[in-house]
Amino acid sequence: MSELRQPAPANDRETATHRDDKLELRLWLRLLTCSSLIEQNVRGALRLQFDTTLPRFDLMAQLDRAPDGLTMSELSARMMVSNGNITGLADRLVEEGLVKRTPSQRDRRSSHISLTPAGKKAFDAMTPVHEGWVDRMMASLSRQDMQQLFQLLGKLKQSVHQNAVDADQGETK
Amino acid sequence: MSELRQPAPANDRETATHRDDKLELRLWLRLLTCSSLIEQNVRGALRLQFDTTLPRFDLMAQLDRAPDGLTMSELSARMMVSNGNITGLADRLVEEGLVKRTPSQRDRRSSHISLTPAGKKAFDAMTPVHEGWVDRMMASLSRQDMQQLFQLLGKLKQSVHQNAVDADQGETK
DNA sequence: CGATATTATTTTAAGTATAAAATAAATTTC
DNA sequence: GAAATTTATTTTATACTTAAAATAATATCG
Repeated sequence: MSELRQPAPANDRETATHRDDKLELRLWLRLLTCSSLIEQNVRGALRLQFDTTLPRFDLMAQLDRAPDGLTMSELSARMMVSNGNITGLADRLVEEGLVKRTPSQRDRRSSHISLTPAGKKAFDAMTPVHEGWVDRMMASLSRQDMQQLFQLLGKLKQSVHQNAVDADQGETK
Repeated sequence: MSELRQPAPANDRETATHRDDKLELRLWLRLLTCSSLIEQNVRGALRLQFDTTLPRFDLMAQLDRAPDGLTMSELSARMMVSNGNITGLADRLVEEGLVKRTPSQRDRRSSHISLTPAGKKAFDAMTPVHEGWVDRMMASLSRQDMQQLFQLLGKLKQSVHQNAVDADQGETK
């Protein structure tokens, strides 16, 4: 049917945006599109090649970077998901033997979560492949593009932090 | 306790990245951070001010931009979520009277989804406020930053489309 | 025409996610 | 040092999400 396959014409969120739409809105939609695109690719690849999921991988990645383990709250903050979410995720990973809980000595409310040897091994097998996927998806960008994009996203991140409309906003008293 | 509140030191995905980590990976993590940040702000604000959710709002926004309505498949493509997802979302919105299904004349498998008058009215009330949130979150970016960011994200989007490792990849035969 | 393939959507099962309430252990305050 | 507050986590209820299977209608092809 298709000898030379053209990249399918994108038919995403931006499809129906107009030139006169506000730049901020178009920027947000495009950002979301990029994020979703990458996320779905990684998700699918993780499932196919390693029979795991993005949240599981993400949690393990956080632990891999924290040699001493992390508490539930720290995981929640870094992964930017609710605390209740971490409970369930960690439960499943503990069940699979990839992660373990160590009750904290100083604070009986909390525990440190860390990778088991099996978890570390599993993660080490995945991470270079994962990096390859990401590299590949960005392969059409020049080094300079990436650096510039990284820097601009840094500005955006700061801007959102500063101007966010979250619960903490408002009266400083 | 806090007289002058400093923006909380971010403690997100990037917290534990190292200078020697690959640029591609750091870029992806920062992109995800920005996307999550904005998403959570919008989500929270939608709940507080309009007692609705981001997926509901997103679906209605797609319909608002498509005067003739959209099929389930089109919605699925534009929102970049699974088709099964749309079924449930649309069901709930129909239940709330914000959206209606019109069976297609030409194809008895499909139907066109569109906003009801009540849905249109509800959306029109939300959209300027929503735009305000987005504007505000990006307020620290200059016009030029935004344009540059928009353009670079365009390149990224194309790169992901071209180099993605999705099911469609591989043998053309 | 009739078998086969494709397309649109729904259903299913499991996992992921949230907000809010509950629990329990620290910390602060008086 | 006991009461009030804060903090860490879990539980609950509900919503969202996916992949895969099922259903049903259309399109294709011999």
